[in-house]
Amino acid sequence: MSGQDFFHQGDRVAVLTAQPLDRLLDYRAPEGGCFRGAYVEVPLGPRKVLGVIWGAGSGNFDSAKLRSVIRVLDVAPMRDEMRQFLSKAGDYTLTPMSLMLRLATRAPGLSDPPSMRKVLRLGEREPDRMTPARSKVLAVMDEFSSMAFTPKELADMAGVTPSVIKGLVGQGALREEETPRDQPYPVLDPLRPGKTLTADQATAAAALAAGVESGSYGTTLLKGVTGSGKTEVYLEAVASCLRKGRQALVLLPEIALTAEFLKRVEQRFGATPAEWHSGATMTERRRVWRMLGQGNAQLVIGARSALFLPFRDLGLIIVDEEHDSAYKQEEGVLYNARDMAVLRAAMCSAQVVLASATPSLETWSNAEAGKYKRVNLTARFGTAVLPVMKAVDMRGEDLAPATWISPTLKQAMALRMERGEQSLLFLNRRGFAPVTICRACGAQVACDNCDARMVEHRFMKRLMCHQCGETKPVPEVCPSCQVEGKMAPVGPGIERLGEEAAALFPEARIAVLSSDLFGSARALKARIEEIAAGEADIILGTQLVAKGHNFPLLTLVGVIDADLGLQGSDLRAGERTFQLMRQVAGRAGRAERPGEALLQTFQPEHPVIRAILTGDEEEFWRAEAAQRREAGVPPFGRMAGIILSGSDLAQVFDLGNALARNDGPLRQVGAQLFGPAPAPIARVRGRHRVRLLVKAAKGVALQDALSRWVQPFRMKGDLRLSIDIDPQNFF
DNA sequence: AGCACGCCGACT
DNA sequence: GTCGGCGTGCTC
Repeated sequence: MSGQDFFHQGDRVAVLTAQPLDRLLDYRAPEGGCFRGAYVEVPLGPRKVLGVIWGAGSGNFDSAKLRSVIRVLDVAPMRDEMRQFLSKAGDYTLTPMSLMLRLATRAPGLSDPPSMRKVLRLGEREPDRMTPARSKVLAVMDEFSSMAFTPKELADMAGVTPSVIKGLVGQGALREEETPRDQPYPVLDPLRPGKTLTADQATAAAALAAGVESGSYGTTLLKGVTGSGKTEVYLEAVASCLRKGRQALVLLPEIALTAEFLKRVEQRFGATPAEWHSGATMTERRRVWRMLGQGNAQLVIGARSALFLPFRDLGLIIVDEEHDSAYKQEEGVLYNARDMAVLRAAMCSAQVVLASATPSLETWSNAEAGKYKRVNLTARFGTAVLPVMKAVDMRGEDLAPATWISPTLKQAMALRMERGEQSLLFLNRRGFAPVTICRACGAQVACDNCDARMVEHRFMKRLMCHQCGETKPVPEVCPSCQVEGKMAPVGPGIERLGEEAAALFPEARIAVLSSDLFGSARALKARIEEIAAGEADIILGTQLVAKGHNFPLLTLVGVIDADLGLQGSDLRAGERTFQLMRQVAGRAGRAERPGEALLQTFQPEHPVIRAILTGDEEEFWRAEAAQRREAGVPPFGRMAGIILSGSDLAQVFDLGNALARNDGPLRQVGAQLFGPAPAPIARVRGRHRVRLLVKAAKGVALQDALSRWVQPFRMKGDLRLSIDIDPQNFF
């Protein structure tokens, strides 16, 4: 490591704070000195703020005005590896370091002293009189000899009242002791036997374990179809990592998946690991953060922000369902957790496993180019076979108006009803109807704040904007032409499909799975478990059902609109459709029964639909890659989106035009600029949004050119500019 | 981010 | 005269 590591009292130190200052501030090292990386409290104006000792001070600030660091906080210092990661991630995403530090300190009470709690231990003396209640308490203490309980825990476990405990403490039979509130996580045992692996799985697991054993950086694509045992395989890599004494991180795209996953980890390693996601309580967050730094947590199951946790010795990162768009953070710091996982691993000599049945084209081509290793899992568990996939050509189907289930699909569903098996209909549209139109004048109901059309949600008898969450009643009178009673729902949503299915199969038990029908992830999970146990005949689902749930009785999947996502000029539409259908289709026949997947489409000849039906994945990726290489778009070229926003549309466009006129730094590197144009969502929460798009060749120093380009522009009033490197949504 | 400073319009 | 609007600028 270059540079100085320890600073004596009074030395100049540079401190990074979480204040949006965009530069380091010089302070004097506190009494007792401090190490680089130490978390500190520093005075800033009238306030005290959190900071990190980043290195030696720059010296270009009047030393007479220099103030002193108040104190070093009692938490594990930030490691060099983490400082480098934050710097590089900040450089890549063009995010100020203060914001990066915020990401890394998203735990409460970092500046509090470690809080204590009272626990009880067995005292030296016997109670002078033994009672049944007292002996129960002592029996519990005996059974868990090494554990320390709070008075309340002990009373509950022994089934006695707190007064019994108090009595024992008074007699000296129990001793009160202060211990830190945040306890280490239970130790995971990587030596416990895992599930028996097939030959194929064992080979894959060994390849991943070899990477972990090397103790160096490496990324591996673990490709395996649904049901091929990906999880078992990568849990073996986790086991290798834990055996080496290093920490591991498993990233999941959705919180809803963590509960089920924690169970599997507990089965494998005999204890529950740490959990990190937006639903975690403050207490849990603090515990995870502190214990990781101390090395008292071995494994974290988390959402993308877990990448910024203070691991002491991170040896392995699993990115499960690596293609999932949820890994792209679309607000605040714009980053892709998949890419940041690779960066973080490179900084700390860890291995990355990118697991997916349908990898992103980026990952696929990195593997193809030899940048990533690739491990394939082909054999499916048990005797089940891949589902039979067929297109239902909607041009030849006879459908009544305002219905979406074709006779062919209906017939297949009827067969499942007869056999007592389950059918799943997939439609990626929440609500009852995506559009509400006036049949007198043709006007569509749009959100007052955003430009998005409002979606009818019949279960709450209101229209809702999926952009800002605003709701309003379904209007009786057309807001545009004032004619009464002509407002009509147009197009299918998942709720409406539910009504159609109920009409076709009045006797069927129908379950609708849509994120907005469930108040909590817990409620959703409970419902999914019921369904898996056979509590429904027909399941209707949005995106949710494509995320790794296992329904053993399911033998038919019907994709209502396979063309959704094929239209439009979205660069990744083909890829997304392919992944989604593959994943949904993989659901059918997961257990012993053979499955069938029917894709309703108006364009059965489309290459994407054909690739899905033929099942030749490699062919799909090769064709898609060729197309993108030709167009010079990611991953064969670089792109960045610039979103300008503000309450005054003219002002926002003026800024966009000014940026477009002064694009010298971009032209210097041969980058192309498109726009300004209204952003895909042109108005969000009353703010107008305008977008510019930059396209450059692969080797170009894009970030540098971008910052030189936007740097001279001052943001007046409520104007905001944000840069999205590698945007997911274009045009 | 906060918070002070400062320069213009409508009140006691 | 001064109270307060929020634009601009500073914090080691």
